[in-house]
Amino acid sequence: MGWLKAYDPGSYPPFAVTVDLVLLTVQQEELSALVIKRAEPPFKGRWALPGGFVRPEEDLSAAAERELTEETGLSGEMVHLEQLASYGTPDRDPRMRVVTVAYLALTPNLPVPTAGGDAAYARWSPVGELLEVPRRLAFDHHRILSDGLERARAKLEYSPLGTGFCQPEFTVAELRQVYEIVWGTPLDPRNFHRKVTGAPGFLTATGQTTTRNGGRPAQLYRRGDTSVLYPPILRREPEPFV
Amino acid sequence: MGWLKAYDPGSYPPFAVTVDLVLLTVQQEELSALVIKRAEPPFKGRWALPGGFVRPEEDLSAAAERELTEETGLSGEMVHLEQLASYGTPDRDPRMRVVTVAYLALTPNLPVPTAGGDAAYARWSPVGELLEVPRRLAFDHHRILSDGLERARAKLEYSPLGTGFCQPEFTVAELRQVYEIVWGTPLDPRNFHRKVTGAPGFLTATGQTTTRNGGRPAQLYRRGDTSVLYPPILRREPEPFV
DNA sequence: CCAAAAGTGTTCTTACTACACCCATGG
DNA sequence: CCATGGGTGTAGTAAGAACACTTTTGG
Repeated sequence: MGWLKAYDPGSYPPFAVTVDLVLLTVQQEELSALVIKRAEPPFKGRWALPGGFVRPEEDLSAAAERELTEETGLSGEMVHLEQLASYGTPDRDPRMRVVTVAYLALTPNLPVPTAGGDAAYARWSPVGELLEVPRRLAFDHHRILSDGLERARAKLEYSPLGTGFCQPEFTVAELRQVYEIVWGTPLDPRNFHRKVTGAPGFLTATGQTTTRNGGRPAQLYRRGDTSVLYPPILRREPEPFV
Repeated sequence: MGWLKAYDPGSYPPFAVTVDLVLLTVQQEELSALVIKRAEPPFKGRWALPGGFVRPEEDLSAAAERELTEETGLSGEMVHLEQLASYGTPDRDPRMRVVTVAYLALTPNLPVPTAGGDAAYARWSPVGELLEVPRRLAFDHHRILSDGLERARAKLEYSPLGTGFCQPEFTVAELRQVYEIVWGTPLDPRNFHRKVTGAPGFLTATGQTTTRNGGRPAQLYRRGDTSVLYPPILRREPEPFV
C-alpha cells in the first residue's frame, strides 16, 4: 500500500548513487588503505575513500571496476573485487541524498598511485592511523573502512584471498606475514606452513625456490584454484558475528 | 578526475532507490519466503519480493523496517533484519534506473499476511518452488532470493539466528528441524542436542517441559544472549565462499 | 507393555597447539 | 661453522561422527 502507488515511474524520490572502494594492501609491515585527499568542500582537505558516481548505463560492479582501474591501474580480472555493503543515511552527504555501494579489494603492494598527476592526491595510509580517530576520514568512511577491515579479516579464515596481498609468486613465510599483519597476531610458522600447504587447492608449488628472506631456500608458490579454504585457517577468538 | 567534477551537486545521474525484503520462515516442513503478487506491469501477475521506495528523509535500515512492519506486523526490535546486498543492473527495471538494497530476516511462523485486505496479495511460498525456474519471480528477485537463502544457510552455522524461525519457547528437536529444513540435510539428534546445549549462551532453559512432540518430555528453551556460536554448528561440505 | 521421542555415554577419528628437532643456505 | 629462516615429527587436546543405550512420557 503506497508501494504500488509510489512505484509509479516519475514519482519517486531521486537519489545520487556512488560506489566507494576499500582498497587494502600490505606494505612495510602495515595494513594500508588507499585514500584520496578531497580538494573541494565538504570535508575539503580531509582524506576519503576513492569513489564516484555510478553512470546512467553502468552496472554497480562495473562502476567499482572502473574506479579501481582509474585509481590503481589494476583491472577487474586481476584482483578480487567484492561488494561490501551499502550506506545511505540521509545526512551522510550534506549536499544531497547519496546512497553509496562500497566494494572491497585486497591488492598487492603497488607503486604509490599518482592519478591526476598530483602527488598529494592519493596515497596508501595505515589503517590503524585512519581508524584511530572516528572523524579522521570524510563522510561515513570511518564506518565503511571498519566494515571492510572486518570483512577482510574474516575472509582470510575461509578463503584464499589473502594471497591477493602477495606478489604473484610468494613464499609461505610471506603469506604468513600477511596474516599476521592483517590479524595483528603472531602465528606459529611451523603450524601455519602445514595448514596452508595442506589445504587442497590453496597453493600450487612453482618448483622454484628463493633465498630473498634469508636462511634456507623457501619454495615459491602461486595462488591455487580453489575458492574455499578447507580446513580453514582460524583466528583464536572469533569476533562477534553480527 | 571526473570524480570531483561529476560529484558537483545538481549534475549527478538520478536513481530510484528501493529496499527489497527476503523474509524467510519455516512452516509445514518447508522453508518459505514472503512474496507479493504484482498488480501492475511490469511483471503484472508475477510474484515478487516485498519492497518499496526509500523515502527522502529515511535511512536504508529504517525503510527496511517500515516495509517489514507493513507486510508482517513485526517490528524491527522483534526480528533480526540484516542488510544482504545491493543490486543495480541498469535494466533490472524496464521503467527507470533502480538500485535496490536487499535485507534479510528470519521470522517465526506467522499467520498468512493479508496486507491490503486482498487474500491473493501476499503469501508464503516454498523457496524451492520459487527458485525452481529462473524466471518465476519478477525483476532480478530470483538472484536476490538465492543470495538470501545462501546467507541464511551460512548464518545458521555461526550465529544463533536459527532460533528466529522458532516460537519464543522451543525444544531442541524443533530447533533441529529448522536446521534440517534450511540445510536440506538430516542431522543426528543426539549430537545436535549436545552441540546446541553445549554452546555457551545459545540457549537458556526455561525449566518447563513439553510433550507436544510426543515421547519423553523435552526441555523448553528460549534464545540465549550470545550473538556468536562457539563452537559453530557446521554443515558437512562448506559451500564455495565467494 | 510398547512405541516414540529425549537425552547420556563411549569410541574412533580429525584437526589444532606447542614445541623439539633437522635442513639448507649466506656470510 | 654458525646464524637464520625453512620445513618435518610428535605428543597432548578439543571437537566431531557414529551409534549403543537409558529415560520418560502417552496410549
